[in-house]
This record gives sequence, structure tokens and C-alpha cells, in this order.
Amino acid sequence: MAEEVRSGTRSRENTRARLLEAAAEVFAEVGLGEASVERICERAGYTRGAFYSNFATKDEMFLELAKVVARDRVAAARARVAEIDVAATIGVEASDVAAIIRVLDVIGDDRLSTLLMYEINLHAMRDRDFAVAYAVQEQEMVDEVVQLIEEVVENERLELRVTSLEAARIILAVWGDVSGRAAIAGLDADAARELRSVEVGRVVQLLIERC
Amino acid sequence: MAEEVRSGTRSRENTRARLLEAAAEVFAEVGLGEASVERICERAGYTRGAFYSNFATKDEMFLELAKVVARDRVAAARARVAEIDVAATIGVEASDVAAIIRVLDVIGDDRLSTLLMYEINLHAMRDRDFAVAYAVQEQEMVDEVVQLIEEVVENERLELRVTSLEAARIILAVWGDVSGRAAIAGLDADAARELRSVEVGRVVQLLIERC
DNA sequence: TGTACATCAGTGAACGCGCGTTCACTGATGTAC
DNA sequence: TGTACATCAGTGAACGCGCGTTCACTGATGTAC
Repeated sequence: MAEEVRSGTRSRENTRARLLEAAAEVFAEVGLGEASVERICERAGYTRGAFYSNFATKDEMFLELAKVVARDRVAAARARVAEIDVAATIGVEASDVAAIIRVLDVIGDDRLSTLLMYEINLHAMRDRDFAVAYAVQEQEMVDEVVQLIEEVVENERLELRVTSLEAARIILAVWGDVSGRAAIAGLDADAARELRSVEVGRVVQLLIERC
Repeated sequence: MAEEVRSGTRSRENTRARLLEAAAEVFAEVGLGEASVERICERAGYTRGAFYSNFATKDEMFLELAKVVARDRVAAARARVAEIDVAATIGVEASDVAAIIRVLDVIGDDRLSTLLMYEINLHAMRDRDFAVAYAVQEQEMVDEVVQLIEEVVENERLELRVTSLEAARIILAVWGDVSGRAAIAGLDADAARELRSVEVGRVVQLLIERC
């Protein structure tokens, strides 16, 4: 989100982006049902008219937001995977575990992202149409992690105890679970990162063949 | 929930139980924010007055429901663990994987339970006070799974690659993740059970030492 | 068994607030001459 | 450079609906004599 916010100048795209950013925060904080259009606009610094000049309804905006979040996540993960790939070819090797965690963190490593991810996930369970679009984006995310795992495995000549798809699913599941528990425990960003690092790290070790 | 519903006779407890049951469905279907008191009462077959005769506010009822759900889940898991324990001592041994999955399924194996679990989880991330009580219940649930794992491991003379606590966390994380994906994919109860069985089974295999 | 009374769970009408949404408007920006 | 006009993003007042919550009531049940 928030690419090139030209403040001062009037710009439709700028307004949309600021509204979406504010909405991400409010939806995360109180949920879709309790989030009022008024509150979103207030946070973004606009009146409600601006909202309806940019989005048809509150629901439509939520769908738009979910789309943007998913797209950004996949793009960020992809960029990070490419980065690691390049680093590996020129011989700079990070530890296997650290590389994987760095990619996962880029998905969204703060409390707000975690809450929003859960909110969107829950919405996908309730709305059949949304679920279809969501499943596609989610698959792309899984594919990205699969590719990352395969690269790390190849670069470092490791072997997995399960398929790379299974490994990706397990890692993502644990990552989501730890993020959720960190949010519930009210850990700050650093403590949450540390906890994720330890627990996801342990799972990655478990997945790697060392017999 | 729903122990001994004496229909016909008036009974305060009966009314409370029916309202809570209806609320579980409505909260799962549309979420706390979108669930109206009217809709809950309609589902339960009462008017809104009955609601406020039994609960102070909608929020208070949600907390009560979360408490009941957590208590029931732990109690059900405990009973199932005890059952398996008895079966083992008299020599009837189920497969290790099947035993664990049977316990997890008792936690709540349908779409509605999954949705409600996610909703409660999300609420815990938002409400600090609620989070404390929730964390305690969650810990009990983890302890139950830890004990189960230790019993299965001992009965069948297996060895784990990680501590039993880590194993419990990983299993619960994957279990929750698969349940969520099943709900999003719109799988029916049988297909969801099958998927969970396969994926959780694979993780259990992974956790068991077989070198 | 029958009558009078107390209790109180559940009824249903009422209230008023806050919300999503609409729309006539304003004033800044861009364009044509 | 200056004037007249068109555009349209964002304003803010207004509407009306649905919601959470309240409360005076009713009628079934239990108790006392």
C-alpha cells in the first residue's frame, strides 16, 4: 500500500490509498462489522463523502482492501525470494532458517497485519464468492514459499522429510499460529519477532533431514 | 453446551442454554459485530426481552459464550484422553495417529466450531482483558494435548523429535490451519474430516522419530 | 381439593442513537481563446 | 498574461432504518391456608 503519496496536491489515487490505509487499521482494530465509515474517514482525514466518491459501499471497500493486501504480500515475498536467490548465486549464503523467516516476516510481521490477516481469513470462510478469489491469492503465496524452500534446499544441499508443498503448509500454519499467539499475549514487535523466529526455526529444523 | 434441555417446562437454565446455542451459530455465521440481538433471539425462539433478562449486554454474552465453549472443549478433550488411556491399559490399541486425531476432532470438527474458534481468537487479540482469561483456557487445552501425546508415545514406545509441548503446538497449529482452509474451500463435514486426517496425520508422522 | 396471593421469566412496544448512504453544493485545477 | 468556463474530487447536511437497550406488563407456576 501507500506508494508515492503526493500530499498537498489533490489526487484521486492518493485519497484512495489513504482511505485504504486507514481502513486497514480500523478493520484490524475492531473488525469489519464494528468499523464505521465515519471512523475510517476520520482516521484518513476526510469526510464520509470522499469515501462514497471512491467506493460504492463499505463491503466493496473491504474486498478491495483484501485484494490489495494479498497482492502486496505476494509481491513483497516474491521480491525477497529473488533477493535471496541473487545473494546465493554470488556466494553470500545466509543460514537456511534465517532466509525463510525473513521471507515470512515480509508477509506482515506486525500486530496490525496479523489482525487484518485473521479478519480477511474469517471473511473468506463466510463469503463463498470472496473465498474463491482469496483461495487463488493464497495459492500464489504458498507457491512462493514452496519455491523459496526448494531454493534454500538446493543451495545448501539439504533434504526434506516431506514434500516442499507440505513443508510450506506446515511453516505457514505455524507462522500464523505464533503470530496470533503473540498478538493475544500483547507482545511488542521485537518480542513477537523473536518468538516467531524461535518457533518457526524449530519447525524448519524438524523438516530438514539430518539422519 | 445444551445439557438436558427440558423443553416445554419453563426453565431459566434452558432459556440461557438455548440463547447461547443460537448465539454460537449467529456469531459464527456473521461475526460479533454483525450479529444482532434480534437475530439471536429469533433463532432461539424468544423475544429480545428474554435476552436482557438473562444477559446484561451483547458483549457480556459473547464473553459468557467464549467461556462455555472453552470449558466444553477442554472437558471433551479430557474425557477422550481418559477413554484412550483406559483402552490402552486393557490392551486395545488404536494407531497413534488416529488416537490424536480423534481427540482433536472432539475439540470441534465442524464448520461452525471452526468459525466460532477463529472469531473468539480474533476477539482475544483485540481485547486485553479477555485475552488473559482466554490464554489460561488455551493453556489447559495445550496441556491436554501434551498429556495425550506423552501417553501415546509411552504406550507405543515411540520417540519424538521435539519436546511434547512443541509437538502439541505444531499439531494444534496445523489442525487449526487445515480446519480454516476446509471452511474456506466449503468442504462438507466428511471431506473436511478426511483432509484434516491426512494433513495432521502427516505431521504426526513427521514428529515421530523413526531413524 | 380449592382459593388467594406472590413471584418472576419472558413479552412486546417504545426510545433514541448511530450508522450507511445520498445528494445538492463548492471551490480548486485545467483548458480554450 | 488574463478571462471565462468546464470538470469533478471532496464537503457536509440530511434521511431514514435498524440496532441495543429499557420497562411496564402478563400469565404461568409455586406456596400458604
